[in-house]
Amino acid sequence: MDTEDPWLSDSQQRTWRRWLTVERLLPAALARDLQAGSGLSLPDFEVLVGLTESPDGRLRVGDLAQATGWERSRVSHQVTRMENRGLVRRRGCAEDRRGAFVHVTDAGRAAIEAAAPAHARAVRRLVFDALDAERLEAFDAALADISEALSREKDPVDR
Amino acid sequence: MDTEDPWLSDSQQRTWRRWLTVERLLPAALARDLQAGSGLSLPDFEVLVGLTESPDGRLRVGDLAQATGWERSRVSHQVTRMENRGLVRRRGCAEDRRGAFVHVTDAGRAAIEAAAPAHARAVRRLVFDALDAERLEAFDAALADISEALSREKDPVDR
DNA sequence: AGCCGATAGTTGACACGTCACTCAAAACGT
DNA sequence: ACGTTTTGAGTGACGTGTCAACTATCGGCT
Repeated sequence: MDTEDPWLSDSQQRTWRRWLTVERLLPAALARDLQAGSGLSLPDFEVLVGLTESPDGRLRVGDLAQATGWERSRVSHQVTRMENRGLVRRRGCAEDRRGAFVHVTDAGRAAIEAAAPAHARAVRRLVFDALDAERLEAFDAALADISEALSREKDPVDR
Repeated sequence: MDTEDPWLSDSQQRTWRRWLTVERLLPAALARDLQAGSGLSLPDFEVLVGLTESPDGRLRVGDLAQATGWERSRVSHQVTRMENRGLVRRRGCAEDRRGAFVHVTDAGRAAIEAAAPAHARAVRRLVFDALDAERLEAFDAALADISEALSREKDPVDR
């Protein structure tokens, strides 16, 4: 539409800086909390959520990538690190011999069960308790709008 | 307050997942865009913004940390990498011989001037164009609320 | 002057993430 | 059945970020 006006308006700039601040501090605060309480990192936590939500406590690498929204390569690296700490274990797949299952171990299950309540409390404290009902609804809607815009990015929707 | 109810409600969970998605995809999309258009990374861009907004085109490492909200150590690493690519240059400080100035080079200035318009357009496209006026205002207010909650985190405000 | 704690900055180790590449197995077309 | 293409996953290199340890200087105190 407009290729002119190269930068943002003052008010847009304020909002954008706020976004940058929150995007920097919120994950950092949650990570500190989680790490201090349970020794898990946020990526550790996400992987364990994915695995424990699966009925068998195991997922193919690709499905774990799906569940987390990560690239398979990232999953592979993360699983390697977690395997070294005994949180998960790799097992080959019989039906598709290229494939691999990632299993949550007892230690992994114990770790996430110990970590989850405090993590949820932290999320509530920093986000949900900070917003009143109306603002929360608008915040959610805004995130949905931005998601929408993002998904139009690589799609050939209508053009 | 409440140590019960360990996890989030369904609607909170939906919102939280939306947040995680946006937090993952939005910076990634902007980074791709910026990288493709100018060869700069988002951290490169932030550093160059800080330096070029300063009258002399230079800042002490600590002030640059202030401007970006980063740790000094992170600034140091980032500056080292950028120095290797000729975007900035380190210079000792006469008054405080412990100190160091980071100067933007001509190449750095050229790079950010080339990159800024497209980057701003990307931010507008993905964020500001995606939100109508009302929602934008609420979004901004929500970010302010969360910021507030975050800043209470390490403060001994009233307790 | 001489000591001492605070401050500015760097460094190294390690976790995290992406990209391009590789390899093996599966799926497919003929 | 055969060769080709596609897919599942792992790897190495490198940029990014944090934390703890280190060096050098500053500033204040006696």
